[in-house]
Amino acid sequence: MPSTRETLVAAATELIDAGGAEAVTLREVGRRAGVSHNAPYKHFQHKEALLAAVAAEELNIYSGLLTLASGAAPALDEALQHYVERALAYPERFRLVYRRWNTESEELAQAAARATRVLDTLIAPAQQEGLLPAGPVEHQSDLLRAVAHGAIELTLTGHLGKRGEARTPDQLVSEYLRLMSTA
Amino acid sequence: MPSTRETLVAAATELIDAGGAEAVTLREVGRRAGVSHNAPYKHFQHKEALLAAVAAEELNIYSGLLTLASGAAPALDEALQHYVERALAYPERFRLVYRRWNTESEELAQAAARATRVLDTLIAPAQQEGLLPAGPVEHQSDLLRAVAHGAIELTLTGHLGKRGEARTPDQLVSEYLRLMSTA
DNA sequence: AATGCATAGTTGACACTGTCAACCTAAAGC
DNA sequence: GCTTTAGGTTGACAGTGTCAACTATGCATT
Repeated sequence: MPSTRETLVAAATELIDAGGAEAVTLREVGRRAGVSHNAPYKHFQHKEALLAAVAAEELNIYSGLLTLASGAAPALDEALQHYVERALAYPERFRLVYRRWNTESEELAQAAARATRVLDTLIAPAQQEGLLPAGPVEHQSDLLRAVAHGAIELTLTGHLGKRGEARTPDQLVSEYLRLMSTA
Repeated sequence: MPSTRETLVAAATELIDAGGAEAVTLREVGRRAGVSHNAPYKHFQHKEALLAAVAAEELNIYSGLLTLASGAAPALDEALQHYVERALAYPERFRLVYRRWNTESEELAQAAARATRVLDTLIAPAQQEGLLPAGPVEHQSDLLRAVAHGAIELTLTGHLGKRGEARTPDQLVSEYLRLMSTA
């Protein structure tokens, strides 16, 4: 039997998937969890804190996807494909994760730090193989994140491919890696 | 003397700059424009339409910045720097522009098409000079937009540079161009 | 000149929201 | 056995987007 807190998070996640974070109302969350409209306040300081819990959960899934493939060496492109795939499968969660968070949630901060760390560890092996240019890991990591994030975000918001055939985020990431590779 | 419509757009823009699109309330917009809380409905079908007007205006400024530098050939990096600069100067407008727009605003659609077109025309000359790889213009254009957008968005949301010294979006764009250049 | 009509404005209401305060209850700790 | 506290409740409050109804002003057509 899940705790009430877990039920609340699950209900919020459902609502997010269905209609985005804006569609989440504490009253509906309570309703779906079978509690009153004010019960969420016994588990979360405010609405943002509930959303942060959902975001942290999703962010940890991202980390999991990136570590999963990290046994072999050519794991970078594979890992990124998994990441992009997940983002497209749950677009509203993705947008939630990369919100600007004013609320300082320890849970969320740790999840973000972990994801960054995991991605960073994929960079050096890729450089060794000539898949990425040499240089500071942080530089390659940031560039990679920018490309992937931009491609996903522009796609999700409908700002890419207004010009006929739309390229998908994973195609863009692949092309980026191909252009960067010297191997 | 500005029309009431213009005054409403100006008031909305102020509110956006101050606290983001979420901080815009039709009542406050009306108050600042010196009209009643329902007057905006005489000029815009709903709140989103008002926001779309602000977004279209900003998007046209982007187009202007990109065309401004387009006399000379090495204009691409310069144009992008101007774009990034503008985005950082008015971050909330940037985030508004790249929202997911359900509302089909003709004004906004045209502004977006124009901006895309303008950027596209900068690509071919850059390829000629070896600043960008050869290949379809749309591919290079989309990649470039992804990098710039991702870098800006991640910076504005605070998801970049949690790891010590933060790289700025214009540094990332410069580095991207440097790595892509064969000249 | 009189009439009709669209435009731009008003006020008032409605359902819904996040949040606060007060109250209740059962279990755990001393 | 008493007290504290975690988890739940109900009720209120101000603020929101939006709808409906009403009003006034200017313009065009007869």
